[in-house]
Formats: sequence, structure tokens, C-alpha cells
Amino acid sequence: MIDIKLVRENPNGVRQGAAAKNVDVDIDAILKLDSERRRLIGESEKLKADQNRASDEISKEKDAAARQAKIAVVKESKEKMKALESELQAAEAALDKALRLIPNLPRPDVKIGKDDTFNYVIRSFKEPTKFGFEPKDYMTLGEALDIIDTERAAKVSGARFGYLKGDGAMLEFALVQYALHLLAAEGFTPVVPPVMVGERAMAAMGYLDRGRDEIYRLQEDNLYLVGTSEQSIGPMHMDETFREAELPRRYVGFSTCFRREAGSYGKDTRGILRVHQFDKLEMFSFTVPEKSDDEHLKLLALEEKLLQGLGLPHHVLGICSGDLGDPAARKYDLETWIPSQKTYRETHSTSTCTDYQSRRLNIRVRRDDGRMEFVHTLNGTAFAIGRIIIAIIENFQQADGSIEIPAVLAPYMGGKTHIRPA
RNA sequence: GGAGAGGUGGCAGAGUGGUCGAACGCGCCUGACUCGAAAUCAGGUGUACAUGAAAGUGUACCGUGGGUUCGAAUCCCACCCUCUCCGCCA
Repeated sequence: MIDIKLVRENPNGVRQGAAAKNVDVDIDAILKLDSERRRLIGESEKLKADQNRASDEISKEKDAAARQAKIAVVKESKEKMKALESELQAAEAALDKALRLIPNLPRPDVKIGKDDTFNYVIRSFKEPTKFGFEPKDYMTLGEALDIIDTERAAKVSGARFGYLKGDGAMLEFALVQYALHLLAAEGFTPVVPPVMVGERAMAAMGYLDRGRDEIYRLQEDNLYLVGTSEQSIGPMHMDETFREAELPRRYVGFSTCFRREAGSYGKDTRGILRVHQFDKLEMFSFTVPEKSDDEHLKLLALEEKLLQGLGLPHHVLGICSGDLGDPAARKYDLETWIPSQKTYRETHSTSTCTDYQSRRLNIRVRRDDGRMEFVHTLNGTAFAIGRIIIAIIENFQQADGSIEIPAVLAPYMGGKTHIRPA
């Protein structure tokens, strides 16, 4: 959520920021709601102050008749109070609702653009993989090697599920080990978080206002399944205040992620590129406001380092304003080369959400000089494991149908250099 | 799932209808003493919102939400969470 004070002080800036993200907001209506709300606060607080004063006098009044008379007066003003309070409540609800629809504003350096066609390549790593033979797609290879099985998954769970088996499963945990060791050395605390979270957590992270359809909900228990561990790690410090020295706080979460993929019918239907359930390692940082831009570059650099360690060709994409989600103020994607599709596909994404999430999560920092501020939150993919396995299988396939295992993973694969048919 | 106990400021802990935003202690901050530190002494020390140029003033907050009352941390109801015991269980 955005700060109402910002809307008051810089209505044009907010209007322009929202427009850059293709979101129409009626700033004038919001300002009107705000001044109405403040008028009602003033009125009801003044009335309440009068009542408090009167009650005080009643307690000191010795004369019974005078006492009863005073009580009668207060009783009457309480009726007025009731009306005022329900008016105020309605005004606050209306303002809150309108405010929640304002997206986070893009940072000044974000390229203005209408949609994803305005995203731009910042830099590339390696050329697209070349083969001295006709390369196969990962499903053909995965099935031949018996490490991916979507047919049986369909029997058991339906479309968009998969089994990872044998060295496929081993590859997952090798990737986890590799990333966890690398990131622990960079100051990230590994976390295995809950994958079911409550309503307040999910709402505060900004996932219920828009894109609600993507989320699995357990109706019986009023819990939500996370679509990324960001939704579980962000709220970890809900209603807490950091000391300045405790920041930055960095976590790397490992969790299963659940996505309904509503509205993506027909997209990537085959295989495990787009599934309802996958495992992911996610970086998450809490920082003081003025350091969040540096932290964002750090998360991006770490994503590149992780991917370059595997030797996978990829490029870095700057995301334009119109392609940013509500909470993001800036975003970079990493897209990794997928030979069978002859294109780069998104494997990583890192965003800074500035204070958009922390305001609703109520996560603050007490600065050394005593000031209280909302922290900034940032997130970035370490590995979306399914997609990285796809990239490894396709880019490192050999003429004989075996897969070369990246050297950095070998120690976690029992020293194995290749995945071969059993 | 059954039975019981409990949730108060950074911590610990008192408070059972008005003088309570909340005692005492610890911690923390400032000052005095000291070459410096410790100890000691004095003073200070929550957050949010509204208003104001500011000083300040007002309102709210004792797990959450509702209720009773002129007045609620205190009484009533519902819910949430924690702890102990029993049952079930990886």
C-alpha cells in the first residue's frame, strides 16, 4: 500500500507513476475521501474529549441529582457519537479500498513503456548453445532417461503436474545445495518456511487485491498455499521493528510453490515448464530505505552468479513500467536459453517493493537517531528448480542422449559427470 | 479432538470499575561524580492518528473483535494464540 501522505503531498507524481503502470487512479476522489475522513476524525475526537471531561466531572460530583443530570447529558451525546463513528468507519473503508488499488510507483530509472514489448536486454552471458547434432527437447530426453514422468502424474493429479525421478530428483537437491552454500556465504540465512499462510499475510503482501485467481485457498481452514516463499518470508517479521544495526536482513527460502495457472490454458501445456506445483529457492531482503537500490543490484548480481556458475546462456532483461506488478517499483528478469524453443525463457525475477509491502505488514526500523521508518523489501529468484532442470537437460545434452552435469553440481551428485539411461 | 491455565510497555511483573498510558525492578538515554571506566546519584525513556509553523493539545491502543456502563486493562460474550495433561500422529 502507498502512503496517503504521499498522495496528499505529490498528487501529480502519484498520478504519473500509476499511469506509467497502466493503472487508472482517481486521485481527486481519493483526496476528497481523505479530507472527509479527517473532518470526521476531528469532529468525533472533539466530541469524545467532551465526553471524557464530563465523565471525569461525574466521578467528582457528590450531589445525586446533579450527578443524574450530568449522566443524562452524556448519554445524549453518545447517540450522536454512534452516528459519527459509523460515518467515519465508512469513510475509512472507502479510502482504504481506493488506496489499495494504487500500485507502487516505479523508481525514477525505470523505463516507461506500455507492455512487455518495451522490456530491453541489458547484457547477455554466452551465446545460445550450438550443437553438432539435432538437439532434442527436454521431455523427450527426460522420458528416455526416466527422470521426468508427466503421464503418470496426470493419472494421479491431473494436468500440469510431474514426477522428478532418479537423477532428476538428485539434480533438484544438488541445485539446492549449490545455491544454499553460495548464498549462505553472502549473508543469507536459509529458511524452510510454512507453505500455508493466513489471510492477513497474503493480503499484506499484495496478492489478494489483484491476481487472486492464481492462489489456492483452503476454505475449511482459511489458509492460502503460497505461490512463492516470498509470501511466507515477508510476513515473518510482521508487526516488528528492527534496530538499524539489524539490517540488512537476508533470507533464502526453500519451498514448494503452488499456482492455479488460471487463464494460462493452452500455454506450455506439455511438460513441466508451467505446472501447479514446483520447488523454488527465493532470496528475500529487508533493508533501510536508502540502501534498497544497491540491494536490488546485489540480488540481480547473485542471480547472474548462480546461473553463470552452471554455465547456462542467458540474458538480463530490464522490465519496463507497464510490465511491473502492483508491489514492484523496479524489476529485472533473467531469461535462460531453451534450445528446443529457440528462445530465452524466464527463469529468474528480482523486484524491489520499497515500502509498499512493509507498510501493510507493519515492519519498521528504528533509525539510530530515533526516527521510525518502514523498511524496504526485495525479492529475487535463486532457482526455480523445475525450469533450471529443463535448461540443464536441454543445453547440456550430448549426441548420445546423455546429459552433462555442470561441474559445480557434481560434488552433490556423488561425483557423477553425466546422467545416462539406466 | 477432550480437560485445565494464561495472554499487560524492550524484558520481568503489579494492577479486579474513575485519581491507569499503566506501580516497582531490570534495561536503555542524558547529566553529575571520575584521568577514564565501574559503582552511585538526579532526570528522562511506547506507538499511531488528528491538529499546529513549533511548543503543545486531543484521540486511540493492556491478544483480536463485539457488548454492559456516564466511565473498562479490570465485568460479560465470541474468536485467536501460548503453555500443561490426555488422545491421535510423521
